[in-house]
Amino acid sequence: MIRTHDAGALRTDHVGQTVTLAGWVARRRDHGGVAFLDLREASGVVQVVVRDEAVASQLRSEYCLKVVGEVAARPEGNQNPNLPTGDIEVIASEVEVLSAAAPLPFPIDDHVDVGEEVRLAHRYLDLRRSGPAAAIRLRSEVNHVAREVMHRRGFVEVETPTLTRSTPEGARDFLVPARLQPGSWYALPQSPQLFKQLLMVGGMERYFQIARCYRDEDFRADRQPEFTQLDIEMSFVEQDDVIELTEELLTEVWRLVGHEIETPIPRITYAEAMARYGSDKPDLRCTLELTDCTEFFADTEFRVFQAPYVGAVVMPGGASQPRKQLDAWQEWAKQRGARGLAYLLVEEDGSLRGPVAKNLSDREREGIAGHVGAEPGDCIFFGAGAVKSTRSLLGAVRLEVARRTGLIDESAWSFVWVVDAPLFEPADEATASGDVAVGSGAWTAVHHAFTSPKAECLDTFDTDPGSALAYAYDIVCNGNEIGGGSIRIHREDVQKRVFAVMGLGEAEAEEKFGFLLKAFKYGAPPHGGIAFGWDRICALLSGSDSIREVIAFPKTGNGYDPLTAAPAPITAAQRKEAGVDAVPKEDLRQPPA
RNA sequence: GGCCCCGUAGCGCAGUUGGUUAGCGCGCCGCCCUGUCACGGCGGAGGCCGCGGGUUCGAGUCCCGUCGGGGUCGCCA
Repeated sequence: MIRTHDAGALRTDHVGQTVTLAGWVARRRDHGGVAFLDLREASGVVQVVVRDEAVASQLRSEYCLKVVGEVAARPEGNQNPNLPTGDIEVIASEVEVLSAAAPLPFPIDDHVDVGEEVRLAHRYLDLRRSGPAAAIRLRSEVNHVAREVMHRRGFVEVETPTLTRSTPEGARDFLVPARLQPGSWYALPQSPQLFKQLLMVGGMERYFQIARCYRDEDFRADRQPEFTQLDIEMSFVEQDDVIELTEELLTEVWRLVGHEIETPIPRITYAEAMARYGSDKPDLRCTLELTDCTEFFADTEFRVFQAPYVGAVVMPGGASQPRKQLDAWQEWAKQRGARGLAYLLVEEDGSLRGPVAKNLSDREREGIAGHVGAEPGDCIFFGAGAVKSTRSLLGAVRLEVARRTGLIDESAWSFVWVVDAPLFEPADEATASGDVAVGSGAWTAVHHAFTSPKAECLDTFDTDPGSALAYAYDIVCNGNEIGGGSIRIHREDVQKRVFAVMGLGEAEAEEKFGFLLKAFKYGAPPHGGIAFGWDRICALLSGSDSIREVIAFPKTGNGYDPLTAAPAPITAAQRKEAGVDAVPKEDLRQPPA
């Protein structure tokens, strides 16, 4: 090593020692005669004193230096209590410039805000800053802890292919041309789902992988075209076994940030989550709930409330909002595709104000505040319409109210399991864009096609698909779905019936999932698993708003990498060689039936 | 794909009802400074106001289009 000591580790114990350090010039304070350098490296920062003005005046920000010097106690009164190394300094006897630095595109300074675009274009400089560096290091710790837990519990870490077959799952595939078979293409896996099930058939029994996944969809703050899952699958388990393992894993991981998760983590059913919070990933840091008013307004004269579902959310203190603010709520709701947001303001004397008030009967006016639990001074927001969409609107209202009124404790961690998800949903809801349907039936799988119906639904799931529940579970943290999984179907007859509900004929199922179905013929063990959104978990732990902060080299919203400028055009020669334009004669390599 | 916000010096931003010379802070360059720690002082350089069109006597400012970034809804088994 070029250095003998880590700069950030130097303390008063080292006083008198001659040390060799290597790092970057974080800052230079040149007084002409004596100059102070903050030398920064992975372990931290230490102040270097350079008394040779000829040397000091040549140094610039982010020069990479080797410094030989003696550790000295700082003169009385010159200690810096803000620095772990603030009691000492290194008196330089020799300064060697290992590498000069051009003027920087942005300051490496924690006090300065820098736009994300320029940060990502120079991510190698961004990572020198303490915040981004800490996020990436934390992620490494999270990986380490997870691997420890998994190994302790007897799991086998297995890598699965990233060049694989396109299977009709939910999202669009990224495709890779196969040079040796012009016109044929690999797909990058959207998840290792099918492989991990094959590993169960292969007797691995306990599999995990920190797996890169690829989905060619439009991006969001919490999405990247390539992202990471902690992927787990276990044989001979039931739902509770997966939940128990998850709770141990999350407990250990959250200890990294000094938080002790209370286990068992509470569970609510999907139906209850939707009814009470209008979301399948409720943020329970906020205690506000939706109130079902459908019965209350069953005989209402008010046209708007003559709907399959009427619900309400109370905004504490909301009655004092100015008219402009209330209008803004209408705009807010319209942006979410609602027609508007009905509201009532509860006056201090208990009377009701607002456009809805005059449309209500005396009985309704007298009872509504009590029914929804509103106090004088509160605002009651109403949604009316189809059950699912209205609840989800009110769920969004609930969160927005919580945000605006400070009802969310940002320092809190709230975990909840959402269990008993429906097995199917109507296909028209799932396939609004029309290009992702698996099968052609009226129903499609909520989780995926291999999710097992609950035992009590085994007889009826194909006669009454709408009410069938699945052994599917999501773990939710602060309103984020951070993981989800299911117990899989291992019985051929059940699998066939599920495919039938989805309108997937035998031949079609064979074509799409033939290799998996074939494997299941050879004594497939009962199995189930879970996958965690690893980027999101790391973002939560590091306090980042975006998963981009915990990805070393993330892409922007259009899937563009501002550092390498990928994706990029290819040459005509590459195009020809890759066989991009080749027409496949026929797919000769169908997986054997 | 829809909607919203943003784009002015290397970085972060200001720029009035459209008005002639586009500013501020940081950084950068030069000089000075022997105890600073987001050091300080003096001086200087640095702009196709994202791009293209239009309105106007005149556009950073208004209009249309386009590109880029962010957010949000759709989508994401």
